[in-house]
Amino acid sequence: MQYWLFKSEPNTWSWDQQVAKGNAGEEWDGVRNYQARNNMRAMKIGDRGFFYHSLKEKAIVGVVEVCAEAHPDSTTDDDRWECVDIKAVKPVLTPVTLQMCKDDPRLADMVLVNNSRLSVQPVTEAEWAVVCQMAGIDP
DNA sequence: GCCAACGTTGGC
DNA sequence: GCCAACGTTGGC
Repeated sequence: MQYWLFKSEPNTWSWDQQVAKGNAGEEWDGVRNYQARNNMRAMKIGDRGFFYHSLKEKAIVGVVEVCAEAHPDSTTDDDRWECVDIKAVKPVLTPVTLQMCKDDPRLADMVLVNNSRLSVQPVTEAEWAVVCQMAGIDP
């Protein structure tokens, strides 16, 4: 089991929209970055991820689960781009902001802290546990 | 709204 | 294959 972080602008695709899709889940489409795509290719069904809102909120707001492995992105004919499907698992009790991550030395190496532009990021098991603790949820 | 950082593109 | 130019992203 591996852990990830999915970043989205809330006015493009928000946590609420993700929740509304229920267990059917939704394609994480529109990614046009090789690093992010490679991360998605590495995902397995059942992997967990954080759902992060960029821009104004800059906070982790929920937990998602991979429910379909990488497949061609339906929003493009370019076969270089693939995406996975994810479904909402549960919201956080306390949103974990970017600032909180930056302030915690245990998260100093987190990709979110060091390369906030990457839209699909790996999260280590240790980082997962720390963030879940801050969020007030079970890992 | 600005600007820095990063990734991609295309000319050579 | 290198590198300059450009576009996009996202924090501030």
